[in-house]
Amino acid sequence: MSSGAPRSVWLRPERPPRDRRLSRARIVVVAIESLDAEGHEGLSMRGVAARLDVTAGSLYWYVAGKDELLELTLDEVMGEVRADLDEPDWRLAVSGMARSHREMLRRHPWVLALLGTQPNMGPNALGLAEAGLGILARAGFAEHLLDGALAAVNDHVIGSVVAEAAWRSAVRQTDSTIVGWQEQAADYLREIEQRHPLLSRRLLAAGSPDIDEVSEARFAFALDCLLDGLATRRENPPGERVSRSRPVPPEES
Amino acid sequence: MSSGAPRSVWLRPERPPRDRRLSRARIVVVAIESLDAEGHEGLSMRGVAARLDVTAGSLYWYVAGKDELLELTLDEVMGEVRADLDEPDWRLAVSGMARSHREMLRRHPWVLALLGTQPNMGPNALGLAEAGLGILARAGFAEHLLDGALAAVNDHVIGSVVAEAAWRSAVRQTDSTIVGWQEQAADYLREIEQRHPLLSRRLLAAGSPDIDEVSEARFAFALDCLLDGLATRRENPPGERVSRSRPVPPEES
DNA sequence: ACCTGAACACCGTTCAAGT
DNA sequence: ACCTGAACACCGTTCAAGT
Repeated sequence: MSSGAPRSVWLRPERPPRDRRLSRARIVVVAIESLDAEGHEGLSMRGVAARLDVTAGSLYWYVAGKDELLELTLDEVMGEVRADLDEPDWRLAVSGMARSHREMLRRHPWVLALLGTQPNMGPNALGLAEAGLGILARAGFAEHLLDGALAAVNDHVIGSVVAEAAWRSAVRQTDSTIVGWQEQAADYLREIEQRHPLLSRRLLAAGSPDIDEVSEARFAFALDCLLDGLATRRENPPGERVSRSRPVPPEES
Repeated sequence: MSSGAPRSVWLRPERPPRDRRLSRARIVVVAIESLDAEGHEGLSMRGVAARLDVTAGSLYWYVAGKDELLELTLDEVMGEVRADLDEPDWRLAVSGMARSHREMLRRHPWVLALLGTQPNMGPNALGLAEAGLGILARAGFAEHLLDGALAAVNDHVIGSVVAEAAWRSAVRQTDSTIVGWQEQAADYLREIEQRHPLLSRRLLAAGSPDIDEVSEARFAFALDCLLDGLATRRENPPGERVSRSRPVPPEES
């Protein structure tokens, strides 16, 4: 009776469901968690694999490579952007979409480094584009202006968040290095004051520059300018009662 | 006479100037060459060193690390942007600066991946900001609107080039993979056509989409909208004869 | 079908050692 | 002062081998 007797089932740990250890969806979720936590430079296939208790090679069964994984994460976060097609006030509808887009980019700053590099034709990106075009069509823009108007709004969102992120990383860097470099920093600031009077005057006028606040104000200011410019290019009379009128279907060309 | 006699000086190759093999400036120039040729992912310290006939460790005598090198390249290309402070028509002055900025980014697409990540407080960046503020001040904008107006223009430039680069990399990818995937691509396009009517209608309307042309048109359209919106927020009367009037000095607050 | 483990070629960075 | 050469820890990716 030394051995051989089948041990009780309950003592033998159930082995993991076998099929469900990994999936493309789980990999993407974990990759986004890692990107949010460690930034764009901090993402590694090995790191993602470790978070999933798996070796790096396994990921390549579900994903062609790191670039494809990044492409998937990009479209995944694009799915977080909301657009309200039922908002009757077209300026509210457009700026609502823009704000949601901006907030997504601020939640996931690593997306900025991907935007110019990675192609972006995933289902969520296409859906968002369709929604944006729909809002503008209902707003009364001519068909041939739809893409241009949407691009104008999207470009402003992206550009503004890029500027905000750059500013943030600039102060992060100066704050960390300024300790031992007070002398050099002082010289640098003196030089700026002399050779860049307007710039330094604006910097001083800002007082305690709360990045969140200033960025928000700039975003709203430029968006208002842009929407004013777009409004004059609509086909519908600007005096119309938007909230009462029925939605205007886009004309067939 | 086997040996020992001092060989002629002329046979002994002059050893390299000893001090001048490397310099921060040379490293930056070579790094930009490499970035232009191989893109952002293609840059490596070892590669830059090899182009300079030097081992990788040598670079660290002149530069703290890869991040600092990228920061230097960023400001270097910022020096390529022109701004004409003497242009009397403020819209021409602003759009001229914006166009020069845009062309720089199109020449060096790798900058886009840096913009949100790397801080940007180099002398060229500061000088350009000062010039932009100067143009807007002469244009008659109130002091407290200067940064917002400049940011609005810059953000549009950056956002538009990001979108253009993303589009370009999307077609590059589809063109290379579409060969064996005609079936899948067809399915995907059919799906788009059904679920994204506006989008597919706009894609078809574009016909042969020359990216250069469309991007240029979109850039100009949005810039015009933005400048219209900014124009109504100037303090000077819009009916003024800009080309004849003397420049208006910015008011002291 | 799915995952491991080891290997390959390549990184950024450090640092003693040379000149 | 400036550069080398070797080392360290870390990558993305591949692939035979296991189950």
